[in-house]
Amino acid sequence: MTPDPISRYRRFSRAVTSEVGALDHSFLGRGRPLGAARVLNAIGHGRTGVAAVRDYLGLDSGLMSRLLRGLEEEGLITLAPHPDDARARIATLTDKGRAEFTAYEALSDDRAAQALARHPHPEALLAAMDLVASALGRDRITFEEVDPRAEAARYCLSEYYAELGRRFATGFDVSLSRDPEAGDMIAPRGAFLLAMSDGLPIGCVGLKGQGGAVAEIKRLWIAPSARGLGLSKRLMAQIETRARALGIGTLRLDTNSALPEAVALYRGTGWTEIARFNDDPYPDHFFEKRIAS
Amino acid sequence: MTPDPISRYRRFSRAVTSEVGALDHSFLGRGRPLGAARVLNAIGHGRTGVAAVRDYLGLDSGLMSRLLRGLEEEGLITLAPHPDDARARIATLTDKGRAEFTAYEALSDDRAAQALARHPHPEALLAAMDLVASALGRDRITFEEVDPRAEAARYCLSEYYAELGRRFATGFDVSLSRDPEAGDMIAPRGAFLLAMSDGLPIGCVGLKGQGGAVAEIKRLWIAPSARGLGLSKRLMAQIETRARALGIGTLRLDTNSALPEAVALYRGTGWTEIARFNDDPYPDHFFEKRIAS
DNA sequence: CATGATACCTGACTTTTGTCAGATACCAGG
DNA sequence: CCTGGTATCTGACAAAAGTCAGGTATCATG
Repeated sequence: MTPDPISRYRRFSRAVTSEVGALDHSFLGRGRPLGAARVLNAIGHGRTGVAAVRDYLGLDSGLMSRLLRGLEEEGLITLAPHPDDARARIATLTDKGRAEFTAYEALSDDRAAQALARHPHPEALLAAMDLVASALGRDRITFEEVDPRAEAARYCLSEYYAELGRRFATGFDVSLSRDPEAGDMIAPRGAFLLAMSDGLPIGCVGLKGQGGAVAEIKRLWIAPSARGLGLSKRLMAQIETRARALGIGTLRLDTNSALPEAVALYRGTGWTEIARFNDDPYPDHFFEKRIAS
Repeated sequence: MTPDPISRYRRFSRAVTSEVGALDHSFLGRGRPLGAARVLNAIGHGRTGVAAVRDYLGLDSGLMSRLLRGLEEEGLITLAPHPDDARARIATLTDKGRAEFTAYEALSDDRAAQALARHPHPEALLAAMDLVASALGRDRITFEEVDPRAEAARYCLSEYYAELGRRFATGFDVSLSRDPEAGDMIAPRGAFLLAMSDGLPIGCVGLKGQGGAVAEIKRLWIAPSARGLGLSKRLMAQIETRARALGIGTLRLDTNSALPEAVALYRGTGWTEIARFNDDPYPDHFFEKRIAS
């Protein structure tokens, strides 16, 4: 009786196909074939290596080569050998190329702004889009090591704090917690990892070290739209690898029973519960894991 | 600090572009160019008129003609003149064509099923997809007059009853309400309209007549994912036009203050409140509108 | 410094898609 | 039956995209 899941998915797929088609079509308006426009955009978005672009767009190397030459002849990009490997080449936008890239970006941005403006509840629409994007983009999630003071990291942290505030009966005040100094979460003492999905941060985790063989996992957070996809396990695996590379043999962490999914995660991935090892007012569970290789 | 709406929209767009691209690519696996596959699918989905397909896919008439001939030569379709207009032609799938169409459908269905199966909360993902599809597909919404006993109509009605049950403090029992006989909502006495978005019903409204110049509007319902898009106004405008065509001069309806958006809609679109005109236990507001042209 | 692997380029295609100016057959209305 | 309009087809192109077998540097390694 009710539309079945497959039909609903496919309705979504049709709606979205026509949206994608319309955007592609609008790209044609700048007098350049779609292939060339796509390459220019990939370069503008920081995919400067020829191989990276080719891989991203799924192009044959011959075609790619010609498209690049076309853009070069138009004066939009310059190609220079990669400093570390003279076989490879990296593309850079010229001023003219940057202007053209910006124009393409404006086309996309306008479309987005219009779609959002026409909707009565943009925030609801965006939340739905985040969820869909996380679900469809799960295979393209990448991990980046960043400075915890960088903007994307600060965004994750502030969402993390806000969530603790909602989850803890007492609320959450960072200043009462043992907030690590940024330097403790930067190599060589520690690390801070972001999970990025199509350019947006959707999760983070910190490794707080003091130079010794023991370090602490802090600030594990997954965006609500990306929960249930196994991302926390992947983030933890990444940070463990990173910790091992930094010469750390034992990891510790503290958490709170108001975060049952976190407690379950640690119990299920080789962590053993240990006695309290700090006097932070918030945590009530403490874990340890040996990771020496 | 937080990712801005445009970035979020564009992340969604990227995620979805690659999904669409992957599906297109999988279509190539059946040894037929994408254009031909798309035409075959459009025909399989009931777009049998050549002009309808051309319009839907945005193809040039020359290209369309050649693609059709290709499919005909492959033995997948037959082309016959339209019975009412021998200039136009209608395409029909042969058995072989139907088999091929089914194979394409299976590719799409499998992809959908896989994406849903990999997600921890398929229902949440689908709800998000419904919302997005309604938002992006609002320009493609069509209206269809159907038998109120047809499956899509029954789906809308059951959702409508379920919603009344949630909204009314007393719950809602259809059998206590003045449930119109199906014949009252079928021409020439009345009508039943569905709003369809990319093949799925997302709203309905009934016109219940007894053959006289007065008829009643019943069962106005909009799917949650499509609310706020002005669809109720469009549905009402459609049913008024239909009523006028059936020779009806005055419309009446009853509603309940537990449905404030409905009451506001009627107040804002030319309806005047009148005295109770039936003894149905649920309604507490009654409206009338003259529509004679 | 030979050797195989790698990153990209070139040339020579084919296929697919898009475009456009007629041509053909048919329809609707006087 | 003429006339203007409509639906589709045809032919002749052109542009875009994709393919593939070499070719040229360059790298990493023993």
